Amino acid sequence: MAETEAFSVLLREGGRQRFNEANVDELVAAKLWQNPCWFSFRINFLALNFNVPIYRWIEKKFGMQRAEFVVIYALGLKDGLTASAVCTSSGFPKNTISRAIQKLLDKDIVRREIDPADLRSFVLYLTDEGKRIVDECMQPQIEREQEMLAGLTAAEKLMLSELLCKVVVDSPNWSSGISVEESGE
Amino acid sequence: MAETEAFSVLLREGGRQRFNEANVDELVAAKLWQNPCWFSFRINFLALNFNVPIYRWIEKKFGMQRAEFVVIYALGLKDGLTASAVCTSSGFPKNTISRAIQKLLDKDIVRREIDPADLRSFVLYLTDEGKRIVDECMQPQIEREQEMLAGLTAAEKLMLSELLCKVVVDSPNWSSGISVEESGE
DNA sequence: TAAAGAAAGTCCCGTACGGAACTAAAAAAA
DNA sequence: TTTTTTTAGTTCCGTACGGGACTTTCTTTA
Repeated sequence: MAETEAFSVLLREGGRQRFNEANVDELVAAKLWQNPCWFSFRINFLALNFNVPIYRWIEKKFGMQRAEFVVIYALGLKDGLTASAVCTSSGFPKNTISRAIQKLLDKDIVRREIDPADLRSFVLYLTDEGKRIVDECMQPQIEREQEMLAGLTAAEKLMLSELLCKVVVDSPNWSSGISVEESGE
Repeated sequence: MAETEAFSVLLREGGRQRFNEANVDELVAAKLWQNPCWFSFRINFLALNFNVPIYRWIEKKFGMQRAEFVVIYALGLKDGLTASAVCTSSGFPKNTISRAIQKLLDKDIVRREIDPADLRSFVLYLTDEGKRIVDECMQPQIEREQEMLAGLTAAEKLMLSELLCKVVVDSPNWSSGISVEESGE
């Protein structure tokens, strides 16, 4: 189950020799190469570096909070969703999503109808204004992504996409909580 | 600069054929495979699925906030850091980090000394208690990581580590803000 | 020198966030 | 059928968070 010590060192080194360490911030270097959690650091670093400028821009440009964007982003990919569907796919708690939807309704970015098949839930749709906004938000994201990946060759990008995809697809097999005993102090 | 349409489709497809789509949530599938931002979705999904259970556990077990853990995690890898070093490597704003450090000082998890070379800044150290806590926090993280990566072969993990590493190392070349014109509405 | 600019941390303040309790509807059990 | 249990979504409330102003020290320029 657990990897050998030697292999886990190999993993976190991640081909260190090939890189020019000179440009890397000292602490970032430590987090990259002296870190038992190689994966989570890399992932979190990249997510943060993607998200911070993007959400700052969206906030400035459209006055939308992160949760609000998460909703319309989901609707942009698949219209006619329900609030709880957005929750499960995004990982945000339902009260946060609920509040976000209220704001989007007020601003006429999203519209909703009662699901006749289930009177508890609403089906959500983007308004024309909403579609316009989603479109306008995607462009800088695409550019940011390309900028971040500019150091990779085409083949490497493809490889990376596949590997990450494989991990995501495996997610239903993960435990939702944490394996350690619950009875904390 | 921009990729061809055909290649960008290839990228976001990410070897879709090879996966059993049946188990994947419908909306997750859309975000994986009908998404112009293949990279940011994968990264964010994985970061979220790693962070949420981990930080919930740390909060329950030690009553520590995310920013507090970020500080001691950094100190665990490299003792004797300054607050601003933690900021730049973690991406958190300095007031958040400052507040976190105050709490850690109160709880005697971290100790600090004035840097004689620069009277504005403090050098931070983990106390023995602090070291104990960091250690105890790493174990579940390592396990969570291994669980999330269990679907990959050893060779794939190695490949993934290298590719992500290469992207992180390239980060000094990214623009800090966003390339789109600032003059928003 | 002195004066202007940048950098390290702290503080204030408004707000967005998430846990938990709540309502209403649907599903499951009796 | 009625009763219990789950599920969808909202509301309440305390708190953690980040922007921005502030103090102090260091650095730069004149």
